[in-house]
Amino acid sequence: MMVSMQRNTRQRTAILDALGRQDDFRSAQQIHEQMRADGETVGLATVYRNLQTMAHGGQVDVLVTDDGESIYRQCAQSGHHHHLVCRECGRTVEFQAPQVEDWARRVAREHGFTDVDHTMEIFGLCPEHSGAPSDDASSSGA
Amino acid sequence: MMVSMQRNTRQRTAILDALGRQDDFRSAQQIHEQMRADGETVGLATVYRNLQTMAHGGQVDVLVTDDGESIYRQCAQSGHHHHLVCRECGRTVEFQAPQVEDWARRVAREHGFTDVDHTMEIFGLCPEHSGAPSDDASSSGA
DNA sequence: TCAACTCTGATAATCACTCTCATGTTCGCC
DNA sequence: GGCGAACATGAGAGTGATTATCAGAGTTGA
Repeated sequence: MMVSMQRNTRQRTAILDALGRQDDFRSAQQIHEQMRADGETVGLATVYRNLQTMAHGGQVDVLVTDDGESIYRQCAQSGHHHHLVCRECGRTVEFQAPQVEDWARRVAREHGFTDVDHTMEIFGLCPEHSGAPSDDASSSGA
Repeated sequence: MMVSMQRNTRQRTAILDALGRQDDFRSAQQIHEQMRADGETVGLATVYRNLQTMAHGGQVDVLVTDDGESIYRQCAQSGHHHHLVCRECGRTVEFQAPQVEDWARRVAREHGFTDVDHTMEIFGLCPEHSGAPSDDASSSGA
């Protein structure tokens, strides 16, 4: 199968640059907005397209929020890892969890599941925002 | 705060009933479609509204798919638990993971995060669908 | 039965995201 | 440096899931 070559464009570079300057997960629209504010002229469709491509290629991480919005972040770790995200400010800590990987694999095997993949993210309040009463205190699991 | 009372309606009952008869995660639209097929006359908005209310009340579990769609399921376990879901047929196994809970709590504490919550779901191919080469069918059809 | 008060549902609206396709860029090649 | 084919861009239309509207129907306690 012939994989079409990926070209370097001003826009792609600008998006990577914008991602590099932020430390939290952002939606495509937020990233687009920020770029416009920074003087870049990039189309929204282009931002979506590139983020998607980068996510597919593993250059950026994607998370899907509770309301179905995709948020992106350029992570320091290139391999498989998880996130600890602040609900208030989006501040993110990356971490690895070999025990969890093992656990997931074992549970899957016990039930005869194969080709296993999993998601695990932790949400909470970072030190900066702990103690700040977040009016919405309903934390339903799952 | 005064919480308005929840009334029993034919529709609410029918939705719970429909949920009770299925074993996999389904989208609101799929559930609505199934109910119509079963002869129920229920509005789509009503299905959405009730599923949301039930999810908030913990009577049903919600998952958000990669493409941002919310899928619902009435789980056997009422407390906090996780899911092992087949990518092909949606077949779901519930399980508990105390070790993972502990791990999540510890990681959060190490970084000074409080009010911690987390998500963890495992996706794979159930015994029935293992081995079946799912080239293009990577989407959770159903 | 009656009068709240809630729930329903057809439809319009919203919102994130994708598609279209004419035009702009990139890059290997001379 | 210039060419050209193939890929990328972007403005706007389209899509699909979900939510808001709001008048009328259903439910409930008294």
